[in-house]
Amino acid sequence: MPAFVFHLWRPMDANGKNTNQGNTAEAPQRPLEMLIEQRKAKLAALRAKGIDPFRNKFTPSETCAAARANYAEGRQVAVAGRITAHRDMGKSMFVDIRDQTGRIQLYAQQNVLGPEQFAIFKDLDLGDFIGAHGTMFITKTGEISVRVTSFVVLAKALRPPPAKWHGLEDTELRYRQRYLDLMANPEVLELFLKRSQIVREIRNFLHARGFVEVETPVLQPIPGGAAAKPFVTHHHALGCDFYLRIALELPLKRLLVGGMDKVFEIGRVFRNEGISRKHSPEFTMLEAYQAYADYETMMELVQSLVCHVAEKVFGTLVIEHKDAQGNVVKTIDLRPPWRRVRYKDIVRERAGADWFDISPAERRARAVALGVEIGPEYEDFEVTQAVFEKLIEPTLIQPTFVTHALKELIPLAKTSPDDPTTVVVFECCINGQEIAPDYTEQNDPIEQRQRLEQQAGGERQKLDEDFLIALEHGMPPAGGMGMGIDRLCMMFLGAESIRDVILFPQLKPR
RNA sequence: GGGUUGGUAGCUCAGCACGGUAGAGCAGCGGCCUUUUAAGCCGUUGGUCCCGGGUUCGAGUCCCGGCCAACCCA
Repeated sequence: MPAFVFHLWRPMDANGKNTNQGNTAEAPQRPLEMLIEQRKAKLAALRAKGIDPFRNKFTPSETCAAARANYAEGRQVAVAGRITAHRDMGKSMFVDIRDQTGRIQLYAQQNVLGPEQFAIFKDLDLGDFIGAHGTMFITKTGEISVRVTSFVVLAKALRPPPAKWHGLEDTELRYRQRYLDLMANPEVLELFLKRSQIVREIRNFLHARGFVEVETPVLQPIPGGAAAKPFVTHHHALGCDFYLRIALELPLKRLLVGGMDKVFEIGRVFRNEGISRKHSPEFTMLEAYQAYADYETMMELVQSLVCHVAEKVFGTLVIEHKDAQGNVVKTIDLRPPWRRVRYKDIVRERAGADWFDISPAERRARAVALGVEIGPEYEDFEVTQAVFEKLIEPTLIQPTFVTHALKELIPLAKTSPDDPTTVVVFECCINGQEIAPDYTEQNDPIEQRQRLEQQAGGERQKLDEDFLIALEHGMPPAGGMGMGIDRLCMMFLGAESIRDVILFPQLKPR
């Protein structure tokens, strides 16, 4: 948006006494500024009449939606909202106002309000907030309406809102000025209200199961719990650098050591990596840990949690995604039990029954033949993982637990007793995305130290010594689960891009 | 990081292949209209055509460079 508005306004506008009709000597040059100037003149005109255009308070008797839902002929109501449309009929006028719950039509008449008040009403602009008292009636076209008997201006809008019919479509403006998106596109507001409900139901579910919710530090001296590039920041008073957390895991495990047996956190994590349709540099994670449980328990937890949210928020376990025309383009059936399949088995299904019997060189060649790009530096397990990520994960639309991943992929999990090349983990895929990697947590401090040292390579200072000392004090066996809340929301809400479920997605600064 | 597409009025978009005075609808402003709802009718204001170079008598349009975004790929 243009940043050119700063140099114009003279003190004469600020005190509101000068109500000249627009032909100011130094009229603004730009059209947007002219629109703003017109609105400022209206604001000054209100003040000249002794009306405060920025009222402190108005007490509606109910929301717009409630007023419509509880219609009764002649019932007195007080409603408030933003003006989103107006239809001027001369000596009467219709306006639509909208609050968070919806819209309602107001009907103002000169012979009811009197000429003076009616003139003020007619001078209201799209985007202004008003509160109105009146009585309910139904117009002859069948619309529930409020016949205004009195009204107050609650806030004057100095800038014009986006077009009422087309809404705001420019994706860049929608992300950079989300408030405009929310006011112009009711379905966007609806989506974010749903997201809020999803998070609330996640909390309700976990609280009902006896989990304790905690908050752990975002600023960490050593980022751990995942393999990802961190953001660095600096603390001036302490004179040291901190990293923004890349996972919630390590502090939560310390709490298991300390005696919190069921614990979870919902929080923002930060990964300094590429941005895409599925990746945001900051995103919201849920992690939950349960002592004396294993990955089987966590599988049940994930399945029950997602089903709980589906039923509470959407009233169904069958989620449909629709296109702009309202046609169902994707159906996700969450009805349990969800499919379970071993990682190696699902790879064999797609890449050949002999996949794990052939040589690493042959695997590499076959992956390329299947159309998967393989970097020259890829380890053997990464070749297999590339096949999984490119060819299998995107096809897992229906909820699927992929269990027993290759050991090299997940250093913080326990080795499977029946196949030492794999670990006791599952990855929950829905909607073609991994939404929850979960496992039986490693609680052997000696093995954990070896794995972490291996992962850290030669860089000694990256080892989270305090975490390892905590484990040496003894951590109960535990199941752990992490869930990407943004991706879960994409699945529920049919969003194609993670930016569409994040209120203020990061864009390059203007 | 690479490719593709896009950036024109406050909003939504034409105009560009083939260079010749910058357009529409909505919003705004003025007028008419006391049950409209994308209200209607009459009139009207409004532009750094993303930025910077180049070609040309002349560039929104052609060429080069840059910025921002979306999508695809890495």
